[in-house]
Amino acid sequence: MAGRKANANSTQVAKLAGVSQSAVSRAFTPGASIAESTRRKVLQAARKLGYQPNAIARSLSTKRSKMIGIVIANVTTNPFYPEVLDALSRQFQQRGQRVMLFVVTRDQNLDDILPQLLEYRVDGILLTAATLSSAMAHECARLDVPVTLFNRSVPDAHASSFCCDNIEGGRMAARLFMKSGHHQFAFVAGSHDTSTSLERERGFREELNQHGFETFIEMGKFSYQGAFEAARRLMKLPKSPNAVFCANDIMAIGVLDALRHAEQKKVPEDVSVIGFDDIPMAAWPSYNLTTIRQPIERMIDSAVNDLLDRINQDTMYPKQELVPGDLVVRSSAKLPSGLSSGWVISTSENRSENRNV
Amino acid sequence: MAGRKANANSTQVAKLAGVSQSAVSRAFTPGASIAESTRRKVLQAARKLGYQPNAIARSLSTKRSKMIGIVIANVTTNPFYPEVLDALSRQFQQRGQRVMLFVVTRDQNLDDILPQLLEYRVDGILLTAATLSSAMAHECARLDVPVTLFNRSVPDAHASSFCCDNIEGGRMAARLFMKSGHHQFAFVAGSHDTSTSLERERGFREELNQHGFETFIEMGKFSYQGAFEAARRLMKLPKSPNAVFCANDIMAIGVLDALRHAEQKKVPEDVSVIGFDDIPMAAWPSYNLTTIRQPIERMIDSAVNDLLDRINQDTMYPKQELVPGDLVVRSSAKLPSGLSSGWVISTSENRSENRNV
DNA sequence: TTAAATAATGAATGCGTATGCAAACATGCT
DNA sequence: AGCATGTTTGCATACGCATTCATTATTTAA
Repeated sequence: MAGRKANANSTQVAKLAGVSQSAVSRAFTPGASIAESTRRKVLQAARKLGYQPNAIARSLSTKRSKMIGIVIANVTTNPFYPEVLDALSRQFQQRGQRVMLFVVTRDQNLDDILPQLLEYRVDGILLTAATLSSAMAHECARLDVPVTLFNRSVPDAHASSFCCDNIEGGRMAARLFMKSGHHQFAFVAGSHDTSTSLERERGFREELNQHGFETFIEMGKFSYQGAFEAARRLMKLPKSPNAVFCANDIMAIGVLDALRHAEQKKVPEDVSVIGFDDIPMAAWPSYNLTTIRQPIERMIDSAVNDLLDRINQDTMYPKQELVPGDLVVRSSAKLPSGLSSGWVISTSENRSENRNV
Repeated sequence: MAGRKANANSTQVAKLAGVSQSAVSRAFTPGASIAESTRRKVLQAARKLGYQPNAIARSLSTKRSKMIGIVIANVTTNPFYPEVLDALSRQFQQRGQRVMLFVVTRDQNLDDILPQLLEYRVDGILLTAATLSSAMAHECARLDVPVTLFNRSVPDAHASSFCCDNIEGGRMAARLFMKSGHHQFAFVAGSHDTSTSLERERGFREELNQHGFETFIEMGKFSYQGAFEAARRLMKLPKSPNAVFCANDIMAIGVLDALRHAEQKKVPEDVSVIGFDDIPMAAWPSYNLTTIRQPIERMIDSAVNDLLDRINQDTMYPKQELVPGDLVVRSSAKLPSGLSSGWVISTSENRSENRNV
């Protein structure tokens, strides 16, 4: 408290401009009832004093902080999430909301984090790569703070959720593998308690099952290194798989590196690999990863719109949205006849095109 | 404003607990003068009402928001920055500060962003991969808001700055190249107006100059793709370089990919490549990048400490710190005799060790 | 047992803004 | 000129908490 210089406040500006404090407030409130001449006087006085409205005081008065709490995990381990954070943050910024950020680890308990957000009376909360306990969901509902999950399915009807269609994504991977004649399948999982990994596994496994195939599972811990080691374990199996689907791209890349550099396998000649996400690296010539693309921009637009709409009470009820992913064909998986690298196959509308990625 | 449920406030808790509002405040203020018995009564009433102190109101009253503004760029284009953001955010979180985040593009003008931070009366500002205009530096100084730059040299004595010793890093790269007998040198720059790129270039070029060598410069735009194309241009030169130093790792990787996949060059047999940062990918077997490591943890610790100390008025003056980097020897650059992959060479103390990275 | 020192309490006020309300003012119309 | 309508304005208050100050309860020392 000591020594901190006070910024000018609206009362001082008012005095200098020869108007009331209310007038100053109105001069800075778009759409407020104030004469243009008065507004100019105020703005001039404000400029002279270097005055800037105090958003903290405004928040207290309006009961709107204009802040969104974003909780995100895996920022350093999966390039997909920096991308998500970047897009989210820009969107909110552009729409007049500030972002209060919490970076957590995947396993960290949000029950300690969310209260810190609620303490600041954020207008809404967006969770990415993090799950919401039922208790916290209720707490947010009680305080009337809308919550939106990105890339996690919803544990509670109080929150919205925006996900890629992971199950269908898993099925697409399975179908591509089968079409190109593979017989030994494996899935490299991220973790055993994350909806993304579980759903991708389920779609993959179910589709294969329907055609009488089994699936090996190995744990890749959602990281390059974890997947690298998982791949080595897979290759030690008596009937080692030649078609490996990974719960995300960064693990697919770990698998690729392990196959090539530690196991002397050729990709896709000896082993085919498919990932999930379509991070920028997937298109690099060193990897050329065949993968399921998450339409990140569209998903983020929907998520941001949903959250802001609920904040403004334009929408009252949470929403669950499943966005279809696209199969991006590159060259880490053997190609079935009739398909070549560069194709993007979009199940939803059942159309495919050569976008030459 | 309509419909938003009010959370309980301290007055309501006070009434339920049969004490004054002051007592409630004190019950939640560590070190305040309050009897243990009273505190318990208050906490119990608070629990019953689901009361949580309002940080916005507290901020208004104490004139401390307990928020740090972080401005960061390049989050999606350079894996180094997600790492920085992760570390920064954790550190501040752990030390009781919330983070208000702004993601910008490298060229974006901060003069529009900083006022938004100041509006919320953040206690301090940390800028990464972004530069501060002199006007803004003065504005922050006027408002007594300390500013710390991370990875940018200081444009103004009002701000602190924490950087890796880029010049010495450039020199180390040059020396390694020369020791292993290279004669044709190139530098892939990030941009022409960023201190990191300019300083790394300067160290590299000066060291080579002292030994009578020239340096080609190509622009890599601080991105994989930009560097990929820069490498192709370099290889078209009449005397194409065989030793390429890049202003950061992600560009070095772009160069590597271009050399191998577009130019049919072998690394390091035909061309040696050195990067800067030591991002996790640099250690991947596909790249095995020789690079200058930025001691990110140490730098961040210093930066965070500096900022918090200045906020608490423990330190009055900004500080400029230059942290030495380490040369991490892997296999993207030809090895001089006596050195093998896995060595880490730390100039500062002039010691080297085999940390087997 | 008292005086002196210390701890705990509540009343009152301030932090900087937004806004409901009533008064003042301007404008158009008859 | 007189009235109705619409626009501006300032006053007063609320937002939720921290903190000063004076007062009262409690402990300690003598």
